[in-house]
Amino acid sequence: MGRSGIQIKRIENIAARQVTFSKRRRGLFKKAQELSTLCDAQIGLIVFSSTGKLHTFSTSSLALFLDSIPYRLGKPEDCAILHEEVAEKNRELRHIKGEGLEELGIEELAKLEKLIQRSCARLRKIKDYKHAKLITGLKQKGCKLAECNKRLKERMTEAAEVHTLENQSSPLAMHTSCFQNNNAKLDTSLKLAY
Amino acid sequence: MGRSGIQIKRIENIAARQVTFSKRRRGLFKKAQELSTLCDAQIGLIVFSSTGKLHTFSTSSLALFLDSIPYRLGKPEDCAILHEEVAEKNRELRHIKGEGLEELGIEELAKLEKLIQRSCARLRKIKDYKHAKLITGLKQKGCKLAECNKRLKERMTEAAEVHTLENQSSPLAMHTSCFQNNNAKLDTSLKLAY
DNA sequence: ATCTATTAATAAAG
DNA sequence: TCTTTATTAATAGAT
Repeated sequence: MGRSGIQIKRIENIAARQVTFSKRRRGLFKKAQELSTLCDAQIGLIVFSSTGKLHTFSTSSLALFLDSIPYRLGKPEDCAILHEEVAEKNRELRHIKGEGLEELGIEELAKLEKLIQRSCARLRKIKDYKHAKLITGLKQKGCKLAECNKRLKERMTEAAEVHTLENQSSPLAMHTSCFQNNNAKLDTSLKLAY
Repeated sequence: MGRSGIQIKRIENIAARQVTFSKRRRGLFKKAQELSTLCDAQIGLIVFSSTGKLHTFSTSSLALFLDSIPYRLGKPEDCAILHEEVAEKNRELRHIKGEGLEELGIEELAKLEKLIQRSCARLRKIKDYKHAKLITGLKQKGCKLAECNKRLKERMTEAAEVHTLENQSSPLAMHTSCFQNNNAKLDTSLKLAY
């Protein structure tokens, strides 16, 4: 990037190197932040400048780990970090589910309530949408079934007529009307229980 | 970058998230490499994908350090389990906060709604309790202040009478009534704005 | 720091 | 996952 495509090799001029360092370090940290946000990734980033200054970036689950670098360049126990993250999530969930609210202040409660209500509204919208879709689908199915029934009924009637012609007697007239009765009872406009 | 300037927020679509992850991870590692080369910086970079896969980049002086991470974080299996747990908690939180609800079925939505409403009810109860407590406290304070004022007023009246007796002249009568007026304006029953 | 001309990164689509 | 392409973002150089 920039006006002249530069070669990636050590910048000899110290001032220029420092300028580039601060610009590119910022860029790198931004990219790291974006990656973690976009892709839900956990990132730890350590940068020592050529003057030996330390810069770090990290997402929560790796924060403790990076923060402790100066002290522990060689100790073998660290699942604790992830355990801590799980614990933190659990705390958040507990509050959001209405447990342990006593320990919160009024302002925190108000914030939480807003969050929950917003969530509730969104949920209802989506539920309504899904219900509506389901209803539409069921109605269409119902229509198809009704049509199908109608066609079947017609065919039956035809068959009955043929039969009547063939037998020259009429007890089938009753059968036909009976069939129609049953059919009328069949409600094809489906209903949903709420 | 790219055809549409995207917002930096969690990508919900899993496939898209993975694609973006691999592209941006590469980009980030390249930037890290360039920074280290151009500016002679020492860099250590750890990236856990949302599926718990570990990627690292490091310059030589930090290589040993980063190479030791898999051991420090415990056995890979264990870590995978914890990562999965964190991911699950995140999913739950997301849903409870009203994000990514599209992926849930109607029954799950109904369950979630119940949960949220129960939580909301509990929250309101506690909020009301806290408000009531605050109100009681404030009222008590108000009463004490009112009493205090009353006592002060009495003392002032006494003092004024003594003064009157001492001076045998009466411009102070006005002062006293003035004082009473001011006092009447002081509303000691405190109010809370909601 | 701030400003732009340029290049590099990358989102979307294949 | 790889490529291609249209666009946006990063940044080199200058002030």
